[in-house]
Amino acid sequence: MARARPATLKAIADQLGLHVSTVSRVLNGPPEGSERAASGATAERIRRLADELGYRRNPHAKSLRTARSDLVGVLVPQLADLVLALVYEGIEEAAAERGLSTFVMNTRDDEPTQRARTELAIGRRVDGLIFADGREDTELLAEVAAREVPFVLVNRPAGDFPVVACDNRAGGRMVAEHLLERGHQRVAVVAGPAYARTARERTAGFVERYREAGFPVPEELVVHSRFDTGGGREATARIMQAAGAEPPTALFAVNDFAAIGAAGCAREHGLLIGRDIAVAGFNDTPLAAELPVPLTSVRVPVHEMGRRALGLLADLIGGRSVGSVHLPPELVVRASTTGGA
Amino acid sequence: MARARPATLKAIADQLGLHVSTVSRVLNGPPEGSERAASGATAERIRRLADELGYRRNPHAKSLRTARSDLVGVLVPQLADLVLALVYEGIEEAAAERGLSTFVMNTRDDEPTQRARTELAIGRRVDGLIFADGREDTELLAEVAAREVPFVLVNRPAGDFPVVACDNRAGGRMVAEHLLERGHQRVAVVAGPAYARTARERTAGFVERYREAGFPVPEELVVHSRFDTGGGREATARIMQAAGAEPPTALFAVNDFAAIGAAGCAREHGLLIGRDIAVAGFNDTPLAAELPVPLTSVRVPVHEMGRRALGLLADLIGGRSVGSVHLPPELVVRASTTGGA
DNA sequence: CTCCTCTACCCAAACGTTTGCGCCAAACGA
DNA sequence: TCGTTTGGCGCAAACGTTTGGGTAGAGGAG
Repeated sequence: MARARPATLKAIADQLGLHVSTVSRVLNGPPEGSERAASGATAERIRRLADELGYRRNPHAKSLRTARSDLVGVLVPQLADLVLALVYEGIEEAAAERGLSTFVMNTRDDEPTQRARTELAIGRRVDGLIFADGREDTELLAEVAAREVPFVLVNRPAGDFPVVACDNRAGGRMVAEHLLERGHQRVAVVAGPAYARTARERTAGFVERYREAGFPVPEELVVHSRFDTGGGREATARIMQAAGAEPPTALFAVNDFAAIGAAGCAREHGLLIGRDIAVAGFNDTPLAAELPVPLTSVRVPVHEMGRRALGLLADLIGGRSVGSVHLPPELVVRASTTGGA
Repeated sequence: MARARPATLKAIADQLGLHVSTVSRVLNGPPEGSERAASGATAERIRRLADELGYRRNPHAKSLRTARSDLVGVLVPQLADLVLALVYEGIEEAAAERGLSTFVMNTRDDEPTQRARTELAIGRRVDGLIFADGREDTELLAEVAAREVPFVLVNRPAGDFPVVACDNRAGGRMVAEHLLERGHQRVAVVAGPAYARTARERTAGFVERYREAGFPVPEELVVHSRFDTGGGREATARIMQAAGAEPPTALFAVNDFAAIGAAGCAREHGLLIGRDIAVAGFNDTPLAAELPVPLTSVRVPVHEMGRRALGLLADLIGGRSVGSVHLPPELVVRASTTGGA
């Protein structure tokens, strides 16, 4: 029933007639000092016995002693959101390479939950935190900063805290540019939630480019929404109603799921995606390419963003100072904006 | 720079002129013995100071002392797979309710990675493991069992180990039943990977029901595939080729992503989904309902499965013996199998 | 032979808890 | 009045590491 207690340094030391500190230095000590720790022969004996006994250093003892947990907490709105799952995969991969462990928690973009989860992570003595759910409308991050817990943001910027994100404004502009080239002059935006800077910046870039081109997007055709398909659908319904007799010829949704919802709604209005109305999304979810009418979208290097975020955090934990990173997005044109050609 | 050291039991004890053991019993001791630990007044003083100082028990010290980490490791093939993400959300939710922490790792359904991740988790001294990537073709689970590390499986059964899954065979039968009612006699199956029992059981249930009905599914129309859209697409291409002049009138794919790929392939063969050919999936991914032709699928209580899996593991860790749990699936009929009506 | 420098180790404290045991005083029973 | 209980705590060991400081002995320089 009771699992056999794992081998300890002491067990190895006793069996070899050595002191535990010697064994510790050989097995877990820094590689630089390893020659000075013990003679080659002794080191060899230690290593041999260690793996014969299946020695694994006890992380609790290690962390207790060193006050470093090698743990980083990751807060995401929803792991079931593909984008976040991919970001997290990047984080986890990079963490594993550095011998760090990560644990992820859902916050549902809800402040009390964010607070509770942050508290929980700090309670577990994480060395640092990565927030993928930064919000503009809360003091939480400032408070965490005041407590001197190292953290970085990923995907969604907020405040002036270090962040790894894609250049959302540029992405929005790229979509606008593409739609302008295709001749669309009356367009609408499914703009996502107001609290998410990602959504705000994508919208801003898009609207800005259209304004520059001389076709300002009417305010009532820029409507906020949730990030899911239902949100896209509802927002589009509102857009169609606001537009009345002159429906837009193109829709830009600030993420793919909203775009799918938007397309669904447009279809119900009797419009053929890609011919009667162009639809573009954002994030280039793997799904985008697989839809019956493949979706034009902006590819965001989500995996890489996760990796870089962890790198940044590691630097921060290591006491180095860091700046934000902005990765370039890339437009992927598909039939949903060219189907009528 | 250096974070202020968090308050410890000793700090509280000293400040109150008490002994650390007394403080420990009041703050962290079992609720049953709390009256015997200190007088009401003392307990009150302790609690007040504790939260004034923001005391949080040091988990490393606690775990070192008690040899319990309150940690469970979760291995999934791919967190970016929606189904797994939802299962994990259920696990995490249930874990949080019990004061446990979880951490997930991707194994990409690849045995060396599974081994490495398992080793890593055990190295972190988890109290137990949850495998969402059980395979029939490896000894890994048996080895873990031999090491007396408590674990349960979720979603995919394997061997005779305790598992929380849905009744996949029944699910397969339900789809068959539905297609039979709609008059389909020549059908094909996109059967998923051979190593996944989920896929095998869904296929088996489906094929079995068709055999009973007197329309055995020809072997060459049951083809293995990966779980993603590309896999579904390729498998369907092979099916179409094998079927030649008499293409099936219905396709059953053992998961939604494969079904989407299958539908894409069928469409390219000039078939209209729901009218010329029926397509059914499995899992009822949120997406299924949002497709242009909404997908008939089998709803699986994934969140609940995650919750129950954690419950089972907790029992196991607590020394209670446990049995497997099978939750009932539910058929959700949509236009992809009724569009022609 | 003395002094010094390495090499190859050992020593012991500390990290923050938990927990079986023990002790003192007050309350209680007879 | 004299045990005997019991409420309210303190004591100390232990969990497995890390790490700054030793120290004994070998070898070399002078």
